[in-house]
Amino acid sequence: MAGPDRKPTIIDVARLAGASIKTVSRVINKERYVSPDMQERIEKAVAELGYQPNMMARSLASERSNLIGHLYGDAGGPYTLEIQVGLLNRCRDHGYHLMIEEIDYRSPNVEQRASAIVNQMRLDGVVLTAPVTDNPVVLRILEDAGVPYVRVTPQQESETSPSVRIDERQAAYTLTQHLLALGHRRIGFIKGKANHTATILRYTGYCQALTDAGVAVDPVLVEQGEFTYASAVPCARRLLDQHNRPTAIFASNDEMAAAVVAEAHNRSFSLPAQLSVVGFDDTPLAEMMWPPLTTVRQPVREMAEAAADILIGLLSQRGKVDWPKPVPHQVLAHTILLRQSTARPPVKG
Amino acid sequence: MAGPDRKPTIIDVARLAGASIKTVSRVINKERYVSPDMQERIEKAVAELGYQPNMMARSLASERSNLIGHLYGDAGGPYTLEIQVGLLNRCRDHGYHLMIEEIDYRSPNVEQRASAIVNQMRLDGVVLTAPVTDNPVVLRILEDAGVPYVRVTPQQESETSPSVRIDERQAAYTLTQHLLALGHRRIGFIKGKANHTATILRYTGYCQALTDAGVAVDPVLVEQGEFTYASAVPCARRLLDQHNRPTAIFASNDEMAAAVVAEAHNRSFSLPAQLSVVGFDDTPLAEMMWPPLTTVRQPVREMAEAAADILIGLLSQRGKVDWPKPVPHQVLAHTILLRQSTARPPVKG
DNA sequence: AGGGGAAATGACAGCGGTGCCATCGCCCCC
DNA sequence: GGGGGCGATGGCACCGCTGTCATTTCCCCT
Repeated sequence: MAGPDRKPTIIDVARLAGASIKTVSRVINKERYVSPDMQERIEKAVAELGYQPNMMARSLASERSNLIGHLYGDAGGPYTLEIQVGLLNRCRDHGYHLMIEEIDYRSPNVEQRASAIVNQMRLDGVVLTAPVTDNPVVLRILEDAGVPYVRVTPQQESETSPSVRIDERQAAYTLTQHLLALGHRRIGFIKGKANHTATILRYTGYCQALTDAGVAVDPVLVEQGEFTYASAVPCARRLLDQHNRPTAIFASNDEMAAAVVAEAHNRSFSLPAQLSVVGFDDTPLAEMMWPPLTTVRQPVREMAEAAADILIGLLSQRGKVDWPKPVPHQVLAHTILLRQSTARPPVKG
Repeated sequence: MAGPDRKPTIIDVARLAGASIKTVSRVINKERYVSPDMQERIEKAVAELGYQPNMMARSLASERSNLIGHLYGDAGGPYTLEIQVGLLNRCRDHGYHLMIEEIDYRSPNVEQRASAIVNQMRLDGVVLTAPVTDNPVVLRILEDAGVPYVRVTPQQESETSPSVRIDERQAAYTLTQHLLALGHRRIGFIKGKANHTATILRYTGYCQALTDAGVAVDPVLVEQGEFTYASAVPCARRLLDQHNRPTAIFASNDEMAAAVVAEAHNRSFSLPAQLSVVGFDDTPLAEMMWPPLTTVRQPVREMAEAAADILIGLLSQRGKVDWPKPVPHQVLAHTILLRQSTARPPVKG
């Protein structure tokens, strides 16, 4: 068996099938106007040669890369992974590939880096998650490049790009209400990282629930964390050290809630009898810790899938409309998960 | 301001700098043989136009995609994410981009899918993690395509591809020794998912440590889990239900250890006094649970970085040698982390 | 019978770079 | 003084595919 050993190209297929390159191209791209007979011959040739179209060549000629980028800031935790799984699910089904890029949003050359990613790779579309979602530099670059993008959990909805989110404020509100309903009045709060959208929204929900219930927001009960376990340890300590300490603590995510729980265990509190704790996100951790954590589940994967769907939908009608107006903004449903980390407050002694 | 509004190409740069396309190409690629004067002119033109080379065109012409793929099987947990962070760190520094693809290794069309990923995208190199690491179909496809790949934690080292791992067997051995040294004799074990390499190695280490200490491996104390919390709950239950129950349990990963801990809490055991528990991997969970878990830390991120380094090193000398012989196999150091989930067994009553 | 249009196919020029080879000036050295 | 070698530059084919337009055939309608 002699013959060329290199990968077969569209030319080889055309030759074998006795068709023109262009017609083969049509079959590959499932375009119309190919007779059943011809189609079959070409498909047979493709199979026989094991032909696989070269994406690079395809992209170059068609100006479509079939690449979707996921830009994110902090690699942190299960969240990012869930997002990726969701995106991947959709990409797979629609012939797109996922390219992931971390952007150090604090670095002075975000601009250069973001631009390089978007422009060099010729990404067809981009999904943004926190905290890049709200980075004006990145957004501008995307706008300038004319690359469609979808933002997951944006600070505020924009008229130029779609978004997907849950109502975080409402979720925090409800969760706080739950604590209030149990009878808690002194409810501690640990905030998340300063520049994240979620931080603000969750805190707002907490405040509003208190206010609506006629309970004043006591600044002594509010601590500033950074969404990490370590950052929350001192917060928990300070809260529990108080003479008139809170009977419940709302941590802005599960990880920080775990720190509170650990600190409570350290002091041999029995949970939830002596202290109620709630988190946010329903990370795997939440049900693996003891006691299982009351928290709110964000359908992260579904959000990513929704984002991908929007993006892919957009891309498929490229050239017709730039954006459907108004651009879609999806709000997905969250779920409050009542587990065993919350209970009525201890009776005053 | 008239002028073309589309993205500048190498031609525009050449024109502006008064050089040939080829010379611009040389500057972009940092090749030798360009005079300082010329170099400066071209760099200025590049800056002025905001020129960004088109990766697609570049790849097509040079047969190098600058793309590294990460193929994995189960999206599970922090492990995958850490791997990605490690890979990303290196890719960023060396001008590569990371493309992630999940492969459903159980599906009948793994072959087709893997082949599509590798061949269509023209990946320059690939990093494999469990359980794809040992999938013969995928390995063959990579070999056939002549794409260099590095395997993270392979079942066994191969002569055709480099690998990176820790000595899992040894780690499990040492961890078991730790329990033995504390005085435990009845040590339960929960195995991981059947087709993962780690499952076998960890179990082997456990068995060997017992045997070396003159303790027989009791099949009644060995349960089959799947690396998930849920899968380990019934295992934990069965182990703790036994009349002569184990005084310590070795779970093949932290998540399953968390299940054991939860089940113990459920029965109001005090830990570690009544039951010692150890895990494996040192996921974030390990130090967030209560009591903090004794486990072994795999330097996952570093492993990924090492894998990327090997791969990139290889790629940079493409065309010279196919593989350095013998191919590198790195074994990174693990760390046994003694935390508060282990203690001497309770004194017999 | 002739005109019009849809279906089916092909020819060919790029897309934006890189690889290979040719060219040119210049210095070194016998 | 002429051959040899190296630094510096440019010309051009080509990577593998798609977009555009032309062409051919065939069928329907007036």
